[in-house]
Amino acid sequence: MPRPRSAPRSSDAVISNAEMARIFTEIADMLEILGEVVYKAVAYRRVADAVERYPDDVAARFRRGDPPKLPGAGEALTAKLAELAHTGRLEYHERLRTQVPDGLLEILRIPGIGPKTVRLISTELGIDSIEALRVAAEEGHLRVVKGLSERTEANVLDGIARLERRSTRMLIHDADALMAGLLDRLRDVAGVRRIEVAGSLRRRRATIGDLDLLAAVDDPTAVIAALDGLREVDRVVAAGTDKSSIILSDGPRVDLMVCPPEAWGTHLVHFTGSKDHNIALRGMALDRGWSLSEKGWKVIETGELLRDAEEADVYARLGLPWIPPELREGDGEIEAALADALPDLVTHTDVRGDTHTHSDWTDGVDSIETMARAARELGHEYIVLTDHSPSLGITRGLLPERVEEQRVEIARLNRDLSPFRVLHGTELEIRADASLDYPDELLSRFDVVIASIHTGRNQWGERLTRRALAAIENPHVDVLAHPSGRIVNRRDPLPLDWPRLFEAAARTGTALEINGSPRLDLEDSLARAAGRAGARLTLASDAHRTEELAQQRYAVDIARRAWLSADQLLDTRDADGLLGLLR
DNA sequence: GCCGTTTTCGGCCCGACTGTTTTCAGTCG
Repeated sequence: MPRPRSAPRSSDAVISNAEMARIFTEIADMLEILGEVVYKAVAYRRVADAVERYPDDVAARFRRGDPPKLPGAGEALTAKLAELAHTGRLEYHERLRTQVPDGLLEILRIPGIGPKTVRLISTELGIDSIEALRVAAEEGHLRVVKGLSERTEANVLDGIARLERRSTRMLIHDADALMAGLLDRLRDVAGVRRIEVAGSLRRRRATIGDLDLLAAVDDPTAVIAALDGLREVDRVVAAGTDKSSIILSDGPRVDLMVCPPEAWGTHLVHFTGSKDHNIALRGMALDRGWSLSEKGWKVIETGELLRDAEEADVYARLGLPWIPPELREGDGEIEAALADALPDLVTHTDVRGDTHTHSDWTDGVDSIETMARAARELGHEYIVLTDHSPSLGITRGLLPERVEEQRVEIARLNRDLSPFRVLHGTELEIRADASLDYPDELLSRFDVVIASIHTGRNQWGERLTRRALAAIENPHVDVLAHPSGRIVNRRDPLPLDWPRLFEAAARTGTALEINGSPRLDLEDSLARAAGRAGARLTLASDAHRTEELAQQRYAVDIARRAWLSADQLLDTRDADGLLGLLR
């Protein structure tokens, strides 16, 4: 597969964080294939992660002479980042590329094939592409190499098939639904004392690779047999006494780990991750003379094993408070816990309303009343109805006279539904020329105005940022909705100047939305940066039908991953409190 | 390649599972 090498679009073209991270990751892959000491590759990967997560434009910071301090980037790697930032290229990377054929990097992506095997088949058989590897495996040529066998050939062919099937990471919405079904059928299996989600799904990441489950059992055989016997199982990948992995017929891999109830705490910490978080905990353990693993704490001097039945006990041994899974990304949570400075995270029960909903007046499915009654069922005190403005033609946006009719309808509903309230809002299009879709006079008569960019997404340079700023600075605009414009796995975020947007939002009081639909926008790292900058945020479902109102929970998940507390969020206020903040 | 309230050199998290290893390496999470 050819790797996209996007041409610079203009003379001031930047290199994105994602592209810098990709190049560093590729260097790490090549170093491993070349047989370099593994810690070199580890160092490149660590910095790649840090760059990818960094909430500001790393290259721009270098060019401004204000390079960010990235963990794990010492003298050599900082110099390489600087070269990339200034030229968009890296001589070291290009030199490695001449030594490692593209095809070998692709082979490395095949599950079960690591750098050692890539090196082996390359040097012994001259294989340099997935296609050549496939042919060699089919024709039985791999087994002649010492260390490979007929079994390896079958695994290679199977791995290639899986690679071709596996597209992208699953959206958390879909992972939740699959996991709920699994839990339903495993919870009541004989001998299961406790069973819980682990891994990135428990940390509530936006996208999920594998589904991880942990079960505390008296006897592991029954629950492992139950998992292997589920109707959807395509095949069993691994089956041991402590864990089992299956592949569901509709895609994802499920890893089930089992443990004795008395070691539940260390197991749950271990399998919840993240890897970086666990590494930090183990480092702290070593400082105290313990080797920490999922099994427990091994006292290094005596070999004695200490076990913990609860997660809180695990953290307590290190002098830490329990850390919410959403924060366990190795991104400052340990330091905050040590300083007793963990945030008081917003919870799902803090939510009192929903600031972004649609009805059948524009592109929604259900009537305003149906949406309102469904929201009340969910426990909300209000919704803000934000149907579209006219220039977004595809949604049948409302002309001013229809806005007036909708206001009358909402007033009638509010008499019936009281004390529940429908606030009259609009999702206002920010046009390509940065003008807004309704005149100020009309905007002033809405309860809440949320503004967003749907069209003219391909503009270069500063223009997109200026459009977003125009909305933020307008005194009638209360919220910038789905600010980055991304849709997970479908649409990339807009290249906006985030620090300027956050500064303007904080200064003007215009809130930034966290959208719980499959957009998941703002994403967690940007939402965290916005909160740090002093901006307020909202938790929106962007529901176009009643069932989608529940999507707001994913906005809450993002807010928690962004270290936000209830007082930084608008939807945690009652209706009058919300309106008071927007005056 | 990074990094240091024990260290500027010698470490760098830990264990399960798989395959073909007859005592362990590779891969993965």
